[in-house]
Amino acid sequence: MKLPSVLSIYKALYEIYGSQNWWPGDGWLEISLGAVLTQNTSWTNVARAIDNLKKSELLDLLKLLNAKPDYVKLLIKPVGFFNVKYKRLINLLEYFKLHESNMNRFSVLPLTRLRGELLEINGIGPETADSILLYAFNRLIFVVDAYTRRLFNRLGYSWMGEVSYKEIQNFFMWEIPSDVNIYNEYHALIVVHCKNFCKKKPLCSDCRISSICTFSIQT
DNA sequence: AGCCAGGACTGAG
DNA sequence: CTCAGTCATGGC
Repeated sequence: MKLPSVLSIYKALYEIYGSQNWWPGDGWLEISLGAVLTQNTSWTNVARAIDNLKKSELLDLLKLLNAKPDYVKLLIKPVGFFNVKYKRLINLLEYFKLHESNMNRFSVLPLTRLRGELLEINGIGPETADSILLYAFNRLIFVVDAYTRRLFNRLGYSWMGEVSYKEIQNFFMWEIPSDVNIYNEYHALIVVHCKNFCKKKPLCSDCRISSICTFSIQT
């Protein structure tokens, strides 16, 4: 049986859920902070933390860097892991501070270089780096996450459970047209879909793309 | 009452 | 090099 193509799955999801207009948040700073805070954490908790920072008027590069650590930790407490995440936020902010007078660089420098810089920061892994590049700076890089693996696993791409992040990313970027908007929407659609229908059930019995799921293999 | 969430790092072997 | 353990809160 032939697997549904990566692009046909995108079209099916888009047909059902429509445009998502991600990232939920405004501006490169807020988006980048959210990318770190959401590591292995539900977005509702992240939204609280960001709201706390916003109300305290700390959604600002220098203000956040200069705020008292214990105070910031208190504000981001809802996300869990707040000690390590505080440190990760600071590491990232220090990096941005180095380039604060030339933020345009994030829109023009080669992608591989920027990605390398981000990955050198302690606490910034592949998914967080790519989320920042795609959603904060509109760069052409596809974001892979646990949902992506799980959904495509169930749709028959069983090899995705065993290969590296980069291999999956390369695969998607080969299959999808080089369009930032599509990369943006596709990842968002995968997350939105999986939150609703692809959680614990072995198969998507009541899944809204069940016409596609007829191809799926039990995991 | 557990289990899981839009990961990433560390230390042991 | 791989991989289990760790970080920790809120929702269901």
